[in-house]
Amino acid sequence: MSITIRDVAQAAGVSTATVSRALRGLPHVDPETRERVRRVAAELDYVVSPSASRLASGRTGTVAVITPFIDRWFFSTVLSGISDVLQESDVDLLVYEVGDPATSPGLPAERRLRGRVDGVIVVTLPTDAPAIADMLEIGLPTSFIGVRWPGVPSVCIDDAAAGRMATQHLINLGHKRIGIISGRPQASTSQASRALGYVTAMEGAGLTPDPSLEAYGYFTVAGGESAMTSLLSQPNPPTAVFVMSDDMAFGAIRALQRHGIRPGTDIAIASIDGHELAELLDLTTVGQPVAQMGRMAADALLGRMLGRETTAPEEMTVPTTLVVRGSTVPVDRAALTS
Amino acid sequence: MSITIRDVAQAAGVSTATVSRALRGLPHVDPETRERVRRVAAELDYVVSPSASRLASGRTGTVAVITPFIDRWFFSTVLSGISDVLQESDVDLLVYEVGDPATSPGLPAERRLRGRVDGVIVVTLPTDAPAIADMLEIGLPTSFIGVRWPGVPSVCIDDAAAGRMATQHLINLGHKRIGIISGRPQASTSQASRALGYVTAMEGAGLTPDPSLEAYGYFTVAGGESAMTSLLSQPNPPTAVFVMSDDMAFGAIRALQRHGIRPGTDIAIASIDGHELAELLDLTTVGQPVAQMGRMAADALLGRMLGRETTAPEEMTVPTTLVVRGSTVPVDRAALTS
DNA sequence: TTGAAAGCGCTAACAC
DNA sequence: GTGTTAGCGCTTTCAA
Repeated sequence: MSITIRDVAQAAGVSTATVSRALRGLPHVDPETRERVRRVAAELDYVVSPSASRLASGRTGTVAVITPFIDRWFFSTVLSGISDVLQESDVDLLVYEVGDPATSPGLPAERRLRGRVDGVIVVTLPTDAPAIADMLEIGLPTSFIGVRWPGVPSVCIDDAAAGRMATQHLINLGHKRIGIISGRPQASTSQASRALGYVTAMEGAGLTPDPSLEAYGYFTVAGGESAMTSLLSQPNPPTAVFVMSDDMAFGAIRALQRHGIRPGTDIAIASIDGHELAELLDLTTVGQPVAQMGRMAADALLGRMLGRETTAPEEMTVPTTLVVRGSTVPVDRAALTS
Repeated sequence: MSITIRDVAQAAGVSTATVSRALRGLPHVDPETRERVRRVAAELDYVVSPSASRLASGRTGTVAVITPFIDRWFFSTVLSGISDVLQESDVDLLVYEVGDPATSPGLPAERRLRGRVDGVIVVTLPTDAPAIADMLEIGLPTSFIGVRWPGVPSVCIDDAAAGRMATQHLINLGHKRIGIISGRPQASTSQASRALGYVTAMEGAGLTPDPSLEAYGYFTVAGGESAMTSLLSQPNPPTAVFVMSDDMAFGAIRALQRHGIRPGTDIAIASIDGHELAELLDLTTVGQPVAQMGRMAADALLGRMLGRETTAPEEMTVPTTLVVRGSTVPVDRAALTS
């Protein structure tokens, strides 16, 4: 039915082995033969059967990305970075969207991965996910984004530093009652580190974090909005809030708007992410190079897969940058304007 | 090395054929035998080799999504919807990010798809893409989102109606000088329809679209910003603008802010999309059910793949809804406030 | 209901 | 440099 390597071999007057070698660019093929095989293959519009090739070689030329979400800025941006790199190397990208690990069953059974891909990239799942261990057990080359795991290459930002940077910025502006909007009570390591950065900065300035000034936004816009709303209902609301993600900060800003409170002028907001639309909303944020993180993880994985990378697994840390915008203005100036 | 169907067969005291039948739930297997095979397979932690299964059966259990971008709201939302449906049916999702069709080479050669997937979903590529025809030629079940193609199931909004709705809304508000921010000069069908809707609404109200009030935003925030900026530099700028996408509208709003012009109050903006953050930016927009469009396309494709769907290829049209927000206020009220 | 056996189309030793 | 050949692990007739 469809045209196979045998047809090409026959038409070119060589064996299938030679066709295979010629087409894959392997050495030990007469240049002339190679050329002829190529021409014949093109004429016949021959395409290797991936299934057959995989079965025979044991390689799939495919990488799976396991991510909680596809349709959120951070994740889609990471995915896009990964896609860039894989495409260059002609590796296929399989996406498994596993949902919020806090509420969903979790990773696709490692059984699903076995034999299907040559490598896996895992994007920010909570370290405690037992499924991660399962997955690593099948011995597939793996690379993490946003999570550290012994023996596995990973790319992260310095979450503690990012949290500290944002909080310190608020402190430098003169704020003392600084609230915090976290993700969820049951923290991931990344979230815990951001919280630690907040505490460190506060204590370094001689300030004591007020537990009543912490709220949870579950990393969503809606969550950030209700978190901010609850902070505003405190008897003594904060004058500034460190928010762990831009999406939640967007929600927080909306809450402020709804209450007729001007972000920056009345209550300062600083967060982490560097979301595309942060500039639009005039949000001060600690930017992370998200697409690049995806690219780096993919590069590291390809290295592992191809057996280059003679070095030990790397824990890569990418730099973050504080981008100051209108959501944080000095209290003095705020006082003047208000 | 890894455990195969033969190991299971041996351990269960049956042939490999029976194991295959039993495990796949095929009929003509004694319930007792099936149970035994299942138990043994589980004990041995057996997983079928996808490559072998594919080679033997000719089915891949995989669907490819071809999309210009992953990291933009519309596309990641569509992807997520698709992923939902595929996951339910245990079908793998392969993603090909092909880049802006206007500037990039285009579709992955159909050669890349052949034998690799059982079906393809194509997301909003310009109809003229010659590669589309190539792709269809290999006879893979296909389903389109945002594009119509004869004989292929597709899910679209009524672009003309959406453009008309947004423009009519501006007209109803009392605007007469209504500008338009389009995608690009070389229009896709979808873009052309939106433009048609704009023109129809204008003419229906006895207004003549002013060519100097059209600008191109290339469907990006930055593009929308510069398009709006150029409209503002007109000797006689518009009092309202119909923008073809929310992203561009965001940029337009930023341009207004930069010029000290209040969206809604000074210049009205209405667009199409229903972006997650439109509410935040108080943007009036004609919402489309994006995730659902992805789900519908995936459903239609699965139907085709499984050979159900006895009906003719369907052209599905999903409804849009105008969501009125602060970026469009009646001119009277605008006059009062300004 | 079950088994035997012939492939699916390719890769990779190994021999020449 | 090229050909021969033995699988890769499964599915699927066809018989039994």
